[in-house]
Amino acid sequence: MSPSLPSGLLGDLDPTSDRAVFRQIADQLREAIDRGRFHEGDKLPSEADLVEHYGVSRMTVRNSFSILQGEGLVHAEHGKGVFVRPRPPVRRLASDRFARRHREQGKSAFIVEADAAGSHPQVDSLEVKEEKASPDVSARLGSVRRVLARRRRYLLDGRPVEFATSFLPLDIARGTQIAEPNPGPGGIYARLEELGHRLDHFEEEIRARMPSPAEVKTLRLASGVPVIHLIRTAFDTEGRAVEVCDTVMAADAYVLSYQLPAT
Amino acid sequence: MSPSLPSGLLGDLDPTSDRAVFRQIADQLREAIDRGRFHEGDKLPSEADLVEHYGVSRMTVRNSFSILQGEGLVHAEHGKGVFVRPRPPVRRLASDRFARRHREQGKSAFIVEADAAGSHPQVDSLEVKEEKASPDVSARLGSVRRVLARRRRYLLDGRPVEFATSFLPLDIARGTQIAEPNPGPGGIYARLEELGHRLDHFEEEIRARMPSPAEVKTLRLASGVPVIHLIRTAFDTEGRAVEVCDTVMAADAYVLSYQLPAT
DNA sequence: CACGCTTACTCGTATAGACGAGTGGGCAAG
DNA sequence: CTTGCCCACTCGTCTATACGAGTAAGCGTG
Repeated sequence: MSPSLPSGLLGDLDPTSDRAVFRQIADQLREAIDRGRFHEGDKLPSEADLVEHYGVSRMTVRNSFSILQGEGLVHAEHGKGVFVRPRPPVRRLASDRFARRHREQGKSAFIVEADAAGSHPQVDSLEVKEEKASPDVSARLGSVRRVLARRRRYLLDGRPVEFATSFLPLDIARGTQIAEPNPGPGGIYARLEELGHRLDHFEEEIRARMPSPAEVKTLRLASGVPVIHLIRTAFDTEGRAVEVCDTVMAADAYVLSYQLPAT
Repeated sequence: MSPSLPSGLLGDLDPTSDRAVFRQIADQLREAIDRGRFHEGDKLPSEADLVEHYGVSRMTVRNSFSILQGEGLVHAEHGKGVFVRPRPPVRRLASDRFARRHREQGKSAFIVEADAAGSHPQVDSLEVKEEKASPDVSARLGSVRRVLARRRRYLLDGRPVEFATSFLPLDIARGTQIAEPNPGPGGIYARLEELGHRLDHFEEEIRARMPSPAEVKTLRLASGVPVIHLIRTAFDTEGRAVEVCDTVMAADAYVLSYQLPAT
């Protein structure tokens, strides 16, 4: 016998309301969470508990949970229960993160930053290969047909948070250390500058959307978590686009921060 | 009698697969959409059609639709059908949109920009009042207790796309034109500079998340559409934070664009 | 003590049916 | 022709039931 629900924790239904029952239940759960009656990671009452408490059928309760899941408030674990989704630590990305002074010896910015924050960083799924440029990438790089693609996935404390691909024109990158799995100290931007492409500025485009099924898989996203899609183009002092970096981030793990002159 | 489904449009179920039936159906619909068999705004087969085609119960079909809805791919209209969600025109926000040279005479940046793009802009729900600063706003403005809040909602072609609130310290804004519904030509930034607060730089923080029920309502968001939450702080040349602007945008209506020096 | 089984509880998937409500076309009455 | 009603079709909500499968704790056996 599961302990009956503490009375007063959740209210009753209003049969006169024209708000659907499953919405009312979702409202009450949401409010209880917002008011701190349930904390991050807490287990919500089980489906059976709520069926009994409200006197509705199980599908109605499940329907309520699915609303909250869509809002990213809770997540269900098979065999365990439904839990208030904990907010993971966020990674702040500052707009000056690619400034020359931040290019570290050997380690990537991601590793250095995560170490400093006390988390355990990893990079995996590293893949470097030549391929046909997508129409979008080709347009951004100035009508190149084929590109060097560098793919990698970033994890914090075992959790995947970001999947990124850099695209570079073959005439720049082929045969250089950029085409190696390890691009060397300072990363590919340091190599680009050594190759005579002094970096002038970056352009970043930011979108947010729900993830594709493939993105859900690679980033192990809970339902109700959007992704931030960032496309950065690096320009050298000649005005040439020398790299396009396409990044998909778990939105609950990031805050982007930009500093802009008022000019 | 509804026309039977064109054969070949959707495949069959794989009973040997351990992928759930409703996921298989969602997969097939998603693929059909991706391949362009259904275009933006097209009506998908009705629930009854799919029940017949796949030989499953209606709840199973509805389950499939709810997956696609969560992904923001489709939306249901009561009494009409389920449709492929059209991608609305996006508004590009450039990082220099607050440069002095862009301060127009009289009209707000939003209006000017939208007019130029050929869409019909509106601003409503304008509300200007003094209130208690939230802890977050207070911290950003340097421990002020009360603030002037300017709220407004922006619409493009009748569709709400953004809801923004500016917070200003009372000692700066009280009694000035900033406290009036119409802040005058060039907006509140022009007024701030006239009041001796020459703007030095902005800081913008960007998050993405699923909307709260209140945000769904004010922005009339379809399910499966996240919001972009942008918090901008304006600093004057003395280093003082003179305004915090909290903006919630429908993510499917925006692309943010930043230009960064490589330093 | 250690291992494996049982059992109770959890959510996941699927069925079948009922009624409600929004939409739009067709048809009949005026 | 116009108006208004009806009806067919659509999705929305809710019930009741069944079985499957993951989890964890208890219990008995070796």
